[in-house]
Amino acid sequence: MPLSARSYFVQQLLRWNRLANKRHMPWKGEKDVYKIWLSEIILQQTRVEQGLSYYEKFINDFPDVHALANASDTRVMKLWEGLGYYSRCRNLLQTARMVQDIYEGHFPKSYETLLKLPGVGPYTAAAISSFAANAPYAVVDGNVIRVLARFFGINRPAGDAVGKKVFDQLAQDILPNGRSAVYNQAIMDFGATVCKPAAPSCGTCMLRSRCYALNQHAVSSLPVKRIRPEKKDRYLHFIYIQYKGKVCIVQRRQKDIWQGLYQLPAIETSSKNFPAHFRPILTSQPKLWDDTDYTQVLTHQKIHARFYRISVIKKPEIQDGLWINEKELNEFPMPKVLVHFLKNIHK
DNA sequence: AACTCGGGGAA
DNA sequence: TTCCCAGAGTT
Repeated sequence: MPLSARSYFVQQLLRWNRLANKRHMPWKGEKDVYKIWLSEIILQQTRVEQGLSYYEKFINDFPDVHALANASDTRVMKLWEGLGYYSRCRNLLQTARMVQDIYEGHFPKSYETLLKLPGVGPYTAAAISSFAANAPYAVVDGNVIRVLARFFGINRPAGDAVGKKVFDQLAQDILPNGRSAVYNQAIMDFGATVCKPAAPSCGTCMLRSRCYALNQHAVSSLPVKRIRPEKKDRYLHFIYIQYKGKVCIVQRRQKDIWQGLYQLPAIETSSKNFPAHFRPILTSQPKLWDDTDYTQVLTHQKIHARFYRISVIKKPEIQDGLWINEKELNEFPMPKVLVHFLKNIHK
């Protein structure tokens, strides 16, 4: 009886993993659920190379869930600064405190329990439960979608509900019995190092003989990509307000980008024009700091930032304003664009 | 179902 | 520039 495509896929993938997978990462083979969870949260929508140093910092500063749960919001957010998607960090802290209070410090390992934790969705619950307990749940991340779409010829976007179900079902169907931990790791390593988004190594791929995309010349068209909404331009004007050697910062609380981070007081305009006034923050007019236009491109927005300065004799009333010493500025977590600005002016 | 949430590296 | 990354939460 001929080997089915699915059996061939799993067999060859595991063979590749055994013979040719050279990828090693500090959390690979880790059995401490806390550390597995930490690595998975950090790596959501984040490249391994980018998350690596953050993982090391977190493990070093917070070696167990208690250390993390008892740390201050600002300290944890400061450590997360620059990694982006800050709701991950807020949920990280919330989960650590939940685990300490509700589970007495014992991190859950079961898929269903993990799913209830804030910041843990289907992918992360499958990853943690399989890595920590070899539970039979297939991970479906960007790597898996790409590998399955190409090898099996899934000509359907994974973004919508139907597509998601198709990929979930297929991934779960082919998950080899009793080897979910090794297999889940293997398919993601394979996607990251062989079946890459651009310029995959098809020439030497151990699955090439039965790969749909390679044989149908569809490698570059699979997986089917979703259309991205247009980026919106936003114009932010930050003011460096000095009063008696102190400077004012505010925390972003609104439901918007960078929630929870700190920044210099700012006003937003709808065009790149110089704002007519800086009310309600200031009644007098600050001066432009320099001609530098700091831009930062996010997934859905393009941020245009300008910086202004003013030194005041009378302390202005600024909503939720924190007046701190200039040397303390680097103790507060801030958006990257402000970190860049502050680094520039202090040298 | 569609939108929103960062930042960086590579093509 | 554009794409995509060990996705999840909200509307």
